[in-house]
Amino acid sequence: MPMKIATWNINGVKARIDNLLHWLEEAQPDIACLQEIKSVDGLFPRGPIEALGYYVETHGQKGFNGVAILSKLRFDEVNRGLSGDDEDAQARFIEGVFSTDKGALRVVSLYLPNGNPVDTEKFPYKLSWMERLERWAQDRLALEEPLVLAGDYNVIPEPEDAKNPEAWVGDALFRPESRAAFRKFSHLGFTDALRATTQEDGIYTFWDYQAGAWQKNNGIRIDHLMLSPEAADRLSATSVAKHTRAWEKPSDHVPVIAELSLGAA
DNA sequence: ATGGTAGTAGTACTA
Repeated sequence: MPMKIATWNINGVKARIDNLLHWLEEAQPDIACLQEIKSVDGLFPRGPIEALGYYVETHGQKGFNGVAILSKLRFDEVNRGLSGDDEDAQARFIEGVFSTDKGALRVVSLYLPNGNPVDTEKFPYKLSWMERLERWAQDRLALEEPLVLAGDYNVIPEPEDAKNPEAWVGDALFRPESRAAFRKFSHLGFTDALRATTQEDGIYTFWDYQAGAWQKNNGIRIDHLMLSPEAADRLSATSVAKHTRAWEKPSDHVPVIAELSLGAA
């Protein structure tokens, strides 16, 4: 049975716990990467998630940001925080290492900075964070292991990844600098899991709460699973759990799932 | 339509 690895920006784990539990039972991901948990580690509602058979590792902070990895596989190793800037206190990165029947598997849950407004320090912070991630990823590629960089990248890679691309011109999610930085992962050898399995347009992972964006299908694709060559070799399928956006009290993002031909150790 | 909606934590902030 393939291993299901998912990413979902849940926009507040406390407000979303019922939806999260429902989706875990329904989708049965082996590893689920969460972003925007908006919780400190001590207040993360781990009990009901552990009751479903998941190990839980979090990297949270008060009020906003925060990432987590839920896994049916035991964690061999956990690393919190992205290297390259000791002054950066924002909780946006957690890495888990697991044992599979094919050896080590590394999975990162990342929440890339939004970067708006672009005329503030937020935009250079986004670009420098992307450079740090690229340096980190380049180091990891030398291991020649299956590695999945899963998360909310806050980048619309191509015009085809937005219902109304013209509305995003100038936005930090669609600025040429952001898109170029995202392309560097492809140049390094990473594969966009969704694009590797479909050329279909109109696949989105985020619809704003405002202005009836969901009802108008005014979405964008900004949640991505980027696969190292060793992970891409084993990619068998991807899917987007679009139906969760229509649930009561939805996140503004939906889960994206990649299936890899890997088994438990 | 320089608004609109939502989460966290308890009044701005982030997106």
